[in-house]
Amino acid sequence: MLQLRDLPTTEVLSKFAQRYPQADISAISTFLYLLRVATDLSVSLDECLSRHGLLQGRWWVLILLMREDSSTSTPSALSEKAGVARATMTGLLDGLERDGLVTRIFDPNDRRRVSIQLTTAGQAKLDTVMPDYYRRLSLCMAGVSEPARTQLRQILQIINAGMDAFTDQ
Amino acid sequence: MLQLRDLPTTEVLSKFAQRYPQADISAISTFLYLLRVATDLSVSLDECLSRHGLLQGRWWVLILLMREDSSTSTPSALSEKAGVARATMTGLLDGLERDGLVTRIFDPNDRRRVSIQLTTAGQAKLDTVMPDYYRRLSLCMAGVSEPARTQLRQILQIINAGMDAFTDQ
DNA sequence: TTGACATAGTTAGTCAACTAACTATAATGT
DNA sequence: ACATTATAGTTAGTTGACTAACTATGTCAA
Repeated sequence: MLQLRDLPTTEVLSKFAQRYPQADISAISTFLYLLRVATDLSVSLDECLSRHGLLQGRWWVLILLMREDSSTSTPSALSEKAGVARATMTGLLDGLERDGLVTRIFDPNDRRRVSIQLTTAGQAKLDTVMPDYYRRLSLCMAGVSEPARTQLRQILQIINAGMDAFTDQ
Repeated sequence: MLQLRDLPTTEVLSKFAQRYPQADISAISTFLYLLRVATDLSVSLDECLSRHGLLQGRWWVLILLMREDSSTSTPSALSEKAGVARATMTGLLDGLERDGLVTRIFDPNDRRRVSIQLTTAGQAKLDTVMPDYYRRLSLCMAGVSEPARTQLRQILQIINAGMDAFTDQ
C-alpha cells in the first residue's frame, strides 16, 4: 500500500496553487492527512494481526462469521460484506480452511451453495486476537474524548457524502 | 483493497463486548468508520485518476517530480517519499518511462545513480490531471467548514500519536 | 417443459505491491 | 591500498487483490 510519507508543505501547496488556481489548500492538506493517517492505521493493524497469523482480509471473514448466530455464512454473502470480489473470497477461504479456522459444508438442497462455518479453532483464534486488538485500539483512541469522537464521525459523514465528486460525470 | 462494506451495528458491538470486555464501543465504531471512509476515498481517487491513465502510485511520482525545482529526482529518493519499496519504484518508473512521462538519465559522476526527469509530456499530463483532481477535491470537502477542517486535523493528530499502541511490545 | 436467464462458486490470468538476493559502484577504516 | 561495508538500482519470485470466463445448478416464463 502506498504510504504518502512526504506530505506537501504549505509552501509546496502554494506553489502548486499558483499553477492550478482551483487548488483549495486547506481542503487538500486535510484530505491528504486523512488518507495518510488511515493508511498508516491500516498498516499498523495488519502488523498487529500478522503476529496472530492473520491479515485484515482473513480476520474480517472470521469476525463476519462470528457475528452470525449459527457462525455460518456463504462465500458470496461474505464477499459482499467484506467488499471483495467473489474470487478473492475463494482464496481467503482456501487459506482459512487450510489452517482449520473454517470448514466448507456442501448444501444438499441447493448444490450450488456452500456453507462456511467457523470451527472451534477459528473461534479460539478470535478469542486470542480480539482482546489484543480491542486493548490496542482503546489505547490508540484513548486521547480522543467522547465529544471529539462524535465530531470526527460527523465530519467523516460529510466527507463521505461529498465523495461522489470524484466519480461523477 | 478490502472495503469494509458491513460495519458492525451497535447491537453487534454490544454482543462482542459481552464476550470481550476490553471492547470500547465508541472507540471501535469511530476507528472502523475512519478506516472505511478513507479506503472509500482512496478507491474513488483511483477511479478519478484512472480516467487519465494513472493510479495513485504513478500519479504520486509525477507530483513528487514536479515539486522539485529541476523536475528531477532519483528512484531511491522517490521510493522513500512515496513510501514504497525501491523495487516497487523500479516498476512504477518502468511504466511511466514506457508512457513517455519520465526519462531515466544515467549519472556520469556516480555510475550507480540514475536521475529521473519529468518530461514535457509528463508535465502536460499533470496539467490536465491536477485541475480535475483539485476541482473534485474542493467539491468533496465543500461541506466541511474551515474550523471543522482544523478540528479534523487535530483529532487525526491525536490518533496518529496513539498509533504505536498497535505495534508496541 | 424447455429455453433463456440468473445465481454460486471456482479457475485462469493480470496487476501492483512486497522481500530477498544480486550487480555494480562508491566510501571508509585499518 | 585494499578489504569491508554501504549505497543504488534491478531482477526474481511471492502475495493478495482484481476481472473475465467457465461449470454447475436453479428459476421462470412462453
